[in-house]
Amino acid sequence: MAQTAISSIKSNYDNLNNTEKRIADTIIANPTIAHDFTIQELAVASNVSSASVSRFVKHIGWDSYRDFSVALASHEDSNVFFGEIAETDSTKDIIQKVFSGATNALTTTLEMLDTTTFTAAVDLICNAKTVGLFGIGGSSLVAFNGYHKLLRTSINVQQHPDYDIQLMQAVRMTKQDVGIVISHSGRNHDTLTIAEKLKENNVKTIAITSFAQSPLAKLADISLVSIAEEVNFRAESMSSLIAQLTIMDSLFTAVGFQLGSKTQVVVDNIRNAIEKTRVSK
Amino acid sequence: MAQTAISSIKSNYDNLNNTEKRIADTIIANPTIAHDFTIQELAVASNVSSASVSRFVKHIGWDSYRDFSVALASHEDSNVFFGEIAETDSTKDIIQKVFSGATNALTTTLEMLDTTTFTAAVDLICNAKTVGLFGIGGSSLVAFNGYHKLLRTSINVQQHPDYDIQLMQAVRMTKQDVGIVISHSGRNHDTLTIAEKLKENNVKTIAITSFAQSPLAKLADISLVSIAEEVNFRAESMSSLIAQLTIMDSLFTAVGFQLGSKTQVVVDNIRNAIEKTRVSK
DNA sequence: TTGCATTTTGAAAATTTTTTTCTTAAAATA
DNA sequence: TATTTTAAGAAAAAAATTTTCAAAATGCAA
Repeated sequence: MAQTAISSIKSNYDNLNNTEKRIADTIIANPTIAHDFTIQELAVASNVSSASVSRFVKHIGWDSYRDFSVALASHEDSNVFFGEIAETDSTKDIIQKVFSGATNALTTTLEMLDTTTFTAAVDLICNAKTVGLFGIGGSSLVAFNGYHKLLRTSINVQQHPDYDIQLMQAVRMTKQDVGIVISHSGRNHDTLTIAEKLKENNVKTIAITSFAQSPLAKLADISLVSIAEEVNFRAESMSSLIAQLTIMDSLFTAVGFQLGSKTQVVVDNIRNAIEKTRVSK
Repeated sequence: MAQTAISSIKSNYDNLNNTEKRIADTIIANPTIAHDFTIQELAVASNVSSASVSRFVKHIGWDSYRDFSVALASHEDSNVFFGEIAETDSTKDIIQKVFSGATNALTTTLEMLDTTTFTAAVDLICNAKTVGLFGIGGSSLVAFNGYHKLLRTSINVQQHPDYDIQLMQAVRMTKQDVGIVISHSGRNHDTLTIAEKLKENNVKTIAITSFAQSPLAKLADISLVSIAEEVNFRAESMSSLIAQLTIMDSLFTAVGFQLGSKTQVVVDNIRNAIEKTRVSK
């Protein structure tokens, strides 16, 4: 993915030596400084020479200090208003925080999404005889949304909100099929039961979950991870729901493009059908 | 940083002389250039000397060219990669575009959301005897999500995916109740029928729709508008769905805070119930 | 129109900032 | 212990930015 300044530091952090870590720490501790600071000021703040800073930015993948500091500036602004919602927050503050939480989830998820893994998932779906979508509770929204999207392709797709029916569908699937299993926590008992049934039948499984280390992620052939810092005052994370929906939509869009014109015909037919339900004025 | 780089140019534009206007035009025509360009490159691109550019940035209120170009970068859309998805796009490009589309929808919707209107909606919900959520097709997702959220408050809430049942619920509501009606287009025939029934019974209605001028928005007492530039290859806009979900979540969060501790007890109870469905390992 | 004053703007000089080279010291290896 | 390698700052070089200066253009009054 397009590296951001901060992520370029974090992903290289282990390869940095002490001097470079000092610079990295200074920047991470206060990301806004580096766009205000010249290379010399940053060097002084980090207790190193400006030569080391110059070498540092090149080491982590930028062309020049100027490039780096501009990159740092371009990503800084968006999450200023991010964090726990407090008792004292005004309505406006609450709206702001909910929206930045969602934006943040999207940004972080995108950064962490591995294209190779994603492409493998797309291929799996394109070559499936039938695709089954499984999700319970809040995750059923994501499953339902995926169902809605996949209906517009030429792919056969199954989804039902009811757990018992999902379980039966899972049991009936074969190794030519693909199951997409969604769970925020990745450790919901019922969802795991479905994933295990799929596994038993050698159905290829794609997990969409918020935790890369969850039982579901470990069970699945491919797992796509949504990442969101949770915000106060909610049992399930809305932000990760947003991230998961967007993963699902990317998946559908990529599948649609891979299948090409075959899909476009279906989309057009459906669009016409929907258009008829709308009033003109 | 009250002024953004672009607005500092626009607000000073009339006071600029020809040379400065040439520079201003170059930047406005392509705001991304100035963070890539050195002062000299910008000078060449604008057909002026670098001295003039240096004077220009000071004239419009910045300390140095460096300051200015960083300011330009920080305001610049992180959605450089936004727009129609093309046949030639790689999988990585598609992911990027879908995610930026969603981010963009959130940003724009937040910008346009009027706090006063929003607060009025929150008050309405807090004082309602019962809240009904209505949405069909893709919008039923938003309704269902809202239902999920409101269940965690002490408010009475009704929602059903089936249109006929929604209609019956609408008919039975009274003027002490509030109906939240969701429709992307704001002109779905069935959704409008529900909104009209609500109106007939003097039920207060809140519309969540993508179009401020749609019949639904005009019919409703309060309308909350989600805004998203549509991206190719989809019948319904996923981006506006994301925006609507986030509006709904903001609504729930604000309502939850307004109701205060009464809600927290319900949330805790539900959280415990959910926790029990999870496996420990 | 002419002459004088003011403004504008680029060239060049001065300054500041960044990058590279060079050198020394420390660490690793033989 | 000797040699090689690595690391990091000092200093030099290069690049970028700002200021100064002078020529040209413009405005204004007589």
